[in-house]
Amino acid sequence: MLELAILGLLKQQPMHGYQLSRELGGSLGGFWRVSYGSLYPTLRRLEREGLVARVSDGPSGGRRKTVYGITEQGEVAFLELLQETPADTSSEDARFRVRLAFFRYLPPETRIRLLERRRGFLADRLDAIDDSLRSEREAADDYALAVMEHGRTATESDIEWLDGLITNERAKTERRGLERGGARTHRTAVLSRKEHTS
Amino acid sequence: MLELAILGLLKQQPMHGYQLSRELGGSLGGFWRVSYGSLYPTLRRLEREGLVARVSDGPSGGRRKTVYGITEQGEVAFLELLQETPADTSSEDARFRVRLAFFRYLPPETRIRLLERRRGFLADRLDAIDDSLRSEREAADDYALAVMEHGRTATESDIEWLDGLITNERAKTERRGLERGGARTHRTAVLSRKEHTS
DNA sequence: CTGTACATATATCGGACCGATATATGCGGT
DNA sequence: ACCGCATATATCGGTCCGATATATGTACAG
Repeated sequence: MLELAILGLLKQQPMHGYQLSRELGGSLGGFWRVSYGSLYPTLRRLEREGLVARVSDGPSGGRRKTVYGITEQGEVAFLELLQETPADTSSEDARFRVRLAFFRYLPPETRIRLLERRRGFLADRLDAIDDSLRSEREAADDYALAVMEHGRTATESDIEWLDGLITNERAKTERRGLERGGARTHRTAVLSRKEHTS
Repeated sequence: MLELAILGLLKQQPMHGYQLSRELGGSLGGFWRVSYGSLYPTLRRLEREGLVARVSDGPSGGRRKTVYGITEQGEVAFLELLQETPADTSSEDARFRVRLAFFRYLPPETRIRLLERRRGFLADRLDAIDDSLRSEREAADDYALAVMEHGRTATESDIEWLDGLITNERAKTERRGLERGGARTHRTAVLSRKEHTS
């Protein structure tokens, strides 16, 4: 996730570590505050791997400031990271937010594909919550129940939000099609439970 | 967080590791799937620290099954963990869900205090998002903007949900007061930005 | 009865990211 | 001249993760 965020920001313009942390704090402020304990080691690792490169060092005397820029290799890796489904589902929500923030770098079809994959993920979560609600409705106390029910509501409204984004993206694609003179129609199944893995 | 969850579940009844993982998967299913790589080492650590104790081991031959129960010490630690504000703000949302699921073990006043602390946390997040929106409204593209705006909406609706829980809890407290013959009124400030740390 | 697929149960591994903290330098105010 | 704060980089121990290994019980098809 951090790797994706770093490459995405450096793609816009070269920066040093501290600057990266402020940029991230800005756009994802309330949701993800990157730790220096992750940032600087990761930057060095990315340099070692050739995905970023030093653009300028600070002066030999006085305050140092290591500015990094993205490399050709880094650009490739960035686009891969942007599309991949990572193993770590624990911080999947945060990861999706980061991915979405860089969606402008993806072609419309890929955007729709990723939005639908996310929709499938949330649909699965909704089913899992419903299963729990069915089986534990009686046993659970007020607060444990409130947790589940709020989770359900929040997930549902997230799905609706995603549907809006998908509709919007399709509309844009459609318009682009018309402008080119073609009146092609689109048939793309909206994935539901368990289908998004196929 | 895991420590809190384990102690809370063992407080209800003794269990072995695998059983704990299923229980957790049930109530917080879509949001937190505990990893064995955390669970078993943590169980052993808690045993070492005397917060849990083996209730029964499996047979010497055949399949083993190590059932743990909570100790007196563990009960104390549990109530502390339930109320403490941990350093880790990164997974604060998940942590609050876990805490809330065990709210029945706290007295009403403490519940209200924790709900208001959470409210303050979310109010701060909302302010952070608003700051970002103000300063980056122009620069940001559609999707980066959508991330922030959706974050804002979701945070707002979380706050409203919390307000409902707080109102509810106060009403219950009030009723209890009346039943005891006293008609005491409550004056408790709802914390807003930056005040929750004081 | 025998295979065999699946749930149960415990354990270990490397890795990602965290918060706290240390250590400097530059800068605005007093 | 001094202080406090933002800037800038670095390292530490710790939590939790997913993948994987290794068994045992159990249901069920051939």
